[in-house]
Amino acid sequence: MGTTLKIASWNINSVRARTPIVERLLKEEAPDILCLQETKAHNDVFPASFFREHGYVHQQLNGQKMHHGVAIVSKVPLHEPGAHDWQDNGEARHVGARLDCGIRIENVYVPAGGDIPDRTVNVKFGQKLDFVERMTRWSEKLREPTLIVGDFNIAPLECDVWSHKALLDVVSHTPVEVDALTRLQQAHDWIDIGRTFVPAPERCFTWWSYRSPDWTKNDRGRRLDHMWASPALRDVLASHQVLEPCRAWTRPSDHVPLICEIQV
Amino acid sequence: MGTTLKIASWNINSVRARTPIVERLLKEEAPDILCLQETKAHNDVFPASFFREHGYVHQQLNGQKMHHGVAIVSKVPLHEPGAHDWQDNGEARHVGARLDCGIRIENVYVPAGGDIPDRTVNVKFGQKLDFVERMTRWSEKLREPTLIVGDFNIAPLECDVWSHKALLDVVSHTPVEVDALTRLQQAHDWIDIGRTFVPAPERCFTWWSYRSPDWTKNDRGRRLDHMWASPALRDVLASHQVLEPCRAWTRPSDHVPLICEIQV
DNA sequence: GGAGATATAG
DNA sequence: CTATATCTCC
Repeated sequence: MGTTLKIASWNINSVRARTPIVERLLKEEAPDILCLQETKAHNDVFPASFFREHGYVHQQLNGQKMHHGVAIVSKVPLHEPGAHDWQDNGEARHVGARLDCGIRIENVYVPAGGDIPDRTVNVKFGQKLDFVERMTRWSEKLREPTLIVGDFNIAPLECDVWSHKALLDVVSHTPVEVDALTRLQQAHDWIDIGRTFVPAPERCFTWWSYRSPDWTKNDRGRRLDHMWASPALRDVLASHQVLEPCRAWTRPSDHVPLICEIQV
Repeated sequence: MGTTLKIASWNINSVRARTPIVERLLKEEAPDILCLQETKAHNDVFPASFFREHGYVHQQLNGQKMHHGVAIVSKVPLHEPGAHDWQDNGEARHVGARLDCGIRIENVYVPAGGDIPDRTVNVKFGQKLDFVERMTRWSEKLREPTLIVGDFNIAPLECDVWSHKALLDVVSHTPVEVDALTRLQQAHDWIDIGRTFVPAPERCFTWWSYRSPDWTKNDRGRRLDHMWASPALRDVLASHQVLEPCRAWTRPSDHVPLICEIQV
């Protein structure tokens, strides 16, 4: 008889500023593993004891001072931790670990890519595409059953944004980004868990900008956060949720958590 | 038969950040007039309607963008408002007004004076002494019954600080500052209302630094805030309080309010 | 809109 | 320690 492992992923937009809502998620959902992106905290100031007190005694941190930063906190053991710096630029955008069951969890925060979708005038856009390309190279060589989760900062499908037309030239949904993400997906034949449980063209958003106070009314969301699984894990995928209500919590992140369950 | 006028003075250390405790003071003490120092708010962003809704419809503001800033808010009319810029440097450190009874209220925020008590290496210290000197010149010419209140940033008596010895070389209690303040007091024969009701050497502090979290235990306070009256007002001074408990309120100012009552 | 860093002031 | 302003980033 197998057990169910509950895995959450959340771009928290500063873990220190949001311990109240993190605590609420832990109490209400009690995931076994929580993958955080945009922790904005150097490992020295990461609220390790806060998570420890809630039972998340296993922690893999890859933080930096001001920006980015990722972390895995877990009730179950984490082995063979490793953080890739695919672009060798010192940015803390990945951390991974292996679970007892042999599955690897990879937690990634893809660069946002700046405002202008043109690599010639906006180096950040080029760096984003390069980052995805390097993930693709890494992905091709993967041989282990893997779950990769995080903020990919790309909404690939037309139904992954509130208006495909309006966002065709907006960073996160441009064809060149979507192509790059598609190549990444094909490199390991990754299963898009979200769209397995919420088939296109059904509405599915994970992010709403802070800049529109009436985000609920306009619902100008995007699906920027993802959970992907190795093909070998197809049969153990048990459930998937997008916790949209979290966007309305007090002092929210602009992203909401994703949760999936696997049978191990 | 006369009425009693209740006048409060408080260095609030940002009026916007502290509306909760200001509201609490207004509810618990209901002064007729409240003089604020360190409002840290340009007049455009001063919470005028907040005070208006609590009955303080008469307001004289002298604010600036980031630092300093003073204000008088009152339930009773304020006439002939005037703000002195004694040093002609654009700093908002004074505002005054006349009451119906003819008494003038002068609300002042004396410069803190920096860290080093030496005018040759610390211009701010020189500016502080100069400020008090210019107040002295102004004071000499006063002919009207006046109440001057505010944060004078000087603790004149030995018993006005937790340790006279320890603070002899600390800005706020150095002999040169005390001398300057003494000259200011003599220039109009000002009555120190605080020490009229709490005679020296009784303990009387109005400020405790934020920098010691255990301020209650150490009690390293200083009497930096004052209420002074013209000699002509001697017989109308009815009461005086230092509201020490306010230092323990939620998100406190480092200063506590002073309240006095006069029979008019 | 909201976060962190930095600088400045107390 | 506790504020505000400015800047950068998302």
